[in-house]
Amino acid sequence: MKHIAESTVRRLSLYLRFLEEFEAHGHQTISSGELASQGGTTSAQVRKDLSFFGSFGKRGLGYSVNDLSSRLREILGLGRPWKVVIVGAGKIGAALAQYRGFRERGFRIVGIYDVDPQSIGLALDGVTVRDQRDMEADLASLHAEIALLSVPAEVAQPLTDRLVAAGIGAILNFASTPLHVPPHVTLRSVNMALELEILSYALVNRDA
Amino acid sequence: MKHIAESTVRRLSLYLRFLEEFEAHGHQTISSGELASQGGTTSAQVRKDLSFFGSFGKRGLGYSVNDLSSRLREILGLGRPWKVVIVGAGKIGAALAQYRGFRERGFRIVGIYDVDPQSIGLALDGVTVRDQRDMEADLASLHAEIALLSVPAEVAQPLTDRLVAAGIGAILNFASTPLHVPPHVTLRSVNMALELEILSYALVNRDA
DNA sequence: GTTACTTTGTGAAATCATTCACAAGCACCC
DNA sequence: GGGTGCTTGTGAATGATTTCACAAAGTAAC
Ligand SMILES: NC(=O)c1ccc[n+]([C@@H]2O[C@H](COP(=O)([O-])OP(=O)(O)OC[C@H]3O[C@@H](n4cnc5c(N)ncnc54)[C@H](O)[C@@H]3O)[C@@H](O)[C@H]2O)c1
Ligand SMILES: NC(=O)c1ccc[n+]([C@@H]2O[C@H](COP(=O)([O-])OP(=O)(O)OC[C@H]3O[C@@H](n4cnc5c(N)ncnc54)[C@H](O)[C@@H]3O)[C@@H](O)[C@H]2O)c1
Repeated sequence: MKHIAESTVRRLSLYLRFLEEFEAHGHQTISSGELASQGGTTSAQVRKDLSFFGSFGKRGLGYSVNDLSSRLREILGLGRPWKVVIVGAGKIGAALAQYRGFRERGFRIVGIYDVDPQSIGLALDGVTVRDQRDMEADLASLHAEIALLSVPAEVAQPLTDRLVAAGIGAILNFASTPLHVPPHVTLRSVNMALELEILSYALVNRDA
Repeated sequence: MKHIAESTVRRLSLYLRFLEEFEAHGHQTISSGELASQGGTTSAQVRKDLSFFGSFGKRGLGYSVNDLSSRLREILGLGRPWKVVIVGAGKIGAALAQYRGFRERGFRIVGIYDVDPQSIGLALDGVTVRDQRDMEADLASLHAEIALLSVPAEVAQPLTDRLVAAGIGAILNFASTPLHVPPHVTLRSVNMALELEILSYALVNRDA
């Protein structure tokens, strides 16, 4: 299939969230315009985004909420549960481990690792923090696909290399340092300090 | 000035980080190519990004690390300290409150608010969690410019409205719900579940 | 001062993403 | 069953961003 822009995938993910809300409210169908207004985009954008994957609507009527949400789940790979490990059980790692939003979406935390003896042994939402030395062996048996990396910046790249060597498929990095991974591994970063700097820029250039 | 793309601002922020590392290593000058390789972009991109704001380099030599980093700080509005409040002292809010990376960049946490009596009174990194009912009065006296919103999704919009009414300039939203603000307020969202879904998509479509 | 070499700054070209605009399809009603 | 109204799906147009490519400007060496 043709390459899909990241912005499109991000919006699909948003559409799915709105569809689930609509589903909860008992609505059967939804138009591209309704979907658009929720997500702050346009109806043409919604239709274009969906058109990359097929034709899911009925002209004159809109989309079946149920059908479209299950198609989107399929497209996004949310049909199956994903196994996730957290590396670094510090403040942000602990918050992530206890975040219910991940589990609800089918992301199951199957392992948490740290070096600090103070953290090792702690149970976070039913998962016990283990020594980072056990990480490779666990990954070999668990076959986790995704890692959340929440360790200090200095050790982020070495740990990334270990995760890659252990066969991880994707990494979500929270450390404020850019990481390098081979092309078969998907990497994304959440950089909160950078988000604040973008806000700072906007505040300073408000009327420019 | 012409409108600057968000992607450009994001990269400027990254360049600044690399420049600071270079500075720490005692380097005097840096070329667009070196800056690019750190940030995973191209030298032409670096030069184009900078060219929107002026000519900061010397042909044949590159950029003065010191000059460029102070120019970038100025452009990004990092010359002054920013006053930040955190709304919601739960797991993620507490992690944010204790994160050193913000303070290092000039973002000073001047207030933390919650409803839960269990949280109110707690000191997080020297700042005491206060009752959310005090928020408006505090904002009027503190003049904080930025709010970090880390409350449950259900109350995110009402709290946003209160922050906007109290004169906040920018909001960084961590709740997984889209928020609406008037045009003079800058809003950005960090949506971690959505980031994971993008990874999920990538894993499923690896060889597509 | 001249030559050889490096790197910037920037129009022009290419690529990528969004918006427009409308024919085609379907529901509903009489 | 034909007409009316609504909404999709999609090429074409527009707009935005990135990449190219090169003249201009600087350094350094002799
Ligand atoms: N706290 C925040 O709000 C926040 C915000 C943005 C970014 N971050 C980034 O997230 C990362 C973690 O931040 P934090 O605030 O949770 O810090 P933290 O110090 O609370 O947690 C880091 C954890 O990593 C563990 N660790 C260190 N080396 C390790 C190793 N080799 N293997 C396994 N675990 C190891 C530490 O023992 C510690 O528990 C940092 O890179 C930080 O820049 C944090
Ligand atoms: N924990 C995570 O890793 C994580 C990840 C992504 C997104 N989020 C989002 O961040 C938000 C907070 O998550 P959390 O895990 O910290 O939850 P949490 O329940 O630990 O924290 C929420 C806090 O908000 C407070 N609160 C509720 N109503 C309030 C009000 N009206 N005024 C002030 N404070 C109020 C609660 O008392 C609580 O302390 C949620 O929207 C969640 O979806 C969390």
